[in-house]
Amino acid sequence: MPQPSAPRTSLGRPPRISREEVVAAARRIVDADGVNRLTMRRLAAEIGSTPMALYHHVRSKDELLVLLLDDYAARTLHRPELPEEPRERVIVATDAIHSALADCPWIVDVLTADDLLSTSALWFVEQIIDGLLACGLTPRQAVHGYRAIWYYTAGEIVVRTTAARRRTDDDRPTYRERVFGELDPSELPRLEQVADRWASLTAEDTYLDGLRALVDGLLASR
Amino acid sequence: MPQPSAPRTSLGRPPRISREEVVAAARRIVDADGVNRLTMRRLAAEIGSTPMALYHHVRSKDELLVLLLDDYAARTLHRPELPEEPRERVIVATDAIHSALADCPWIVDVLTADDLLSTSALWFVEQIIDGLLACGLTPRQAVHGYRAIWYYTAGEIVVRTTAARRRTDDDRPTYRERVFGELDPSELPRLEQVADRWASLTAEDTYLDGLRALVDGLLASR
DNA sequence: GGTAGTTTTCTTACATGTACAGAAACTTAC
DNA sequence: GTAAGTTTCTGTACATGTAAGAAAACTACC
Repeated sequence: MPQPSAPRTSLGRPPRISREEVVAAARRIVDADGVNRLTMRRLAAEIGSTPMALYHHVRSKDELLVLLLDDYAARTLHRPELPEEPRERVIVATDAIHSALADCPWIVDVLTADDLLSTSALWFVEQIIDGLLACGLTPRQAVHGYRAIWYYTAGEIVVRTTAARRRTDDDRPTYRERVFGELDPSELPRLEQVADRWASLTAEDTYLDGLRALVDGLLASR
Repeated sequence: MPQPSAPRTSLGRPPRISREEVVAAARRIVDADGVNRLTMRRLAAEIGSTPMALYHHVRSKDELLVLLLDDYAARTLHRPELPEEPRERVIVATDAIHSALADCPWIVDVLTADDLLSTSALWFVEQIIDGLLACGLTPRQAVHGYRAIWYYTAGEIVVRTTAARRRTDDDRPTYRERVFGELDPSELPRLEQVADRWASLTAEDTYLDGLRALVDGLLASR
């Protein structure tokens, strides 16, 4: 696969499948049976090919997942009305990305890939950086600010969804539960104090609160 | 493995290996050959056992990695001098955890596990929450604040190390590079404006700046 | 000692991602 | 036509995590 999706030169054996077909078939499998059922063999069967043939169109299963996320973002990430006020624009744009990603908790690993995802997400990045600039940050500060926002957002999704995943396929007491049961009040009085409320407090969705705090802090540092 | 590390009742076939031995052997392999060389078969060979025997002492390879991180934290996470001023105490305690984790970029997946890691990390959590309380937050706000700080910290490490990992085992242009090459200046003027500086700007380590901003924002919301 | 019960270990087997080696199906140059 | 070159596809093979169940090594009770 020296040149994936290269301009068709009509040289060599004509391809029977395309990268787009592969992604589309993968999407069908994921939609129908969940991401766990997506294997290279199943995917090959779905499009009537062999597992290794897929590797001429995607470099690895990981890349396939990135493409899937791309595809997902392109279909579901619609541009919302953004408020005029720049600070609020940053919040709303970020929250839109966060909501879209939180709705598709498969591919958690993928969104750790890099700072920006698909082309369709770029518009949101643009809005975030524009908002930060409009608030008076320098371009340098704005890019760093966007990074911080992305760290926070990606971290929230990754931590939250993997924690949830572990909870479902596991009945034994969590590590957290074990640890909190054996707290030494004299050494860790604050944790002891909140121990019984910990589970319910950390179950609350405070993403937006944290985001607002972060953006406030970023703007205050200008 | 109904009761891992249960109180030895001297009933049943006596174990030839212990969970501690398994973790210690795993550590030896990781230290010597890197985390990629850590396979269940290799680990079994290292302690003169069989792969499946390991599964009576750790539930899965994932859990083994969690235990490895635990072990790592217990050995390297030393309690630093913390400043008196509570806001700065939060910063320093968090930064200590972050530094320790950033130094051990294997097990990225692990640290997404849950909000707190090993018992040795609890002291830091205590300090963070105590600092937030001392700044005037309610217990509820303090726990939420700690969560936000953890999201940001975990996100920074996960995003940064997986991006680095991808860069090393991959020579082809990054997705980011491809995307930034084809920016439409009329639609995405801000990105166009910073495009050439993007790589160097995002390479800078701004973890502490972002952390300070986040903590500032959290405290301002009180 | 024998039988049952319990815990740990071993053997075998399978699903998965993917490396490697060619075969197949084309185009271009002669 | 044939040979060479290029791209795509196929078949085989391997390393890995781990499920399932049999076997082993012990204790407790008779």
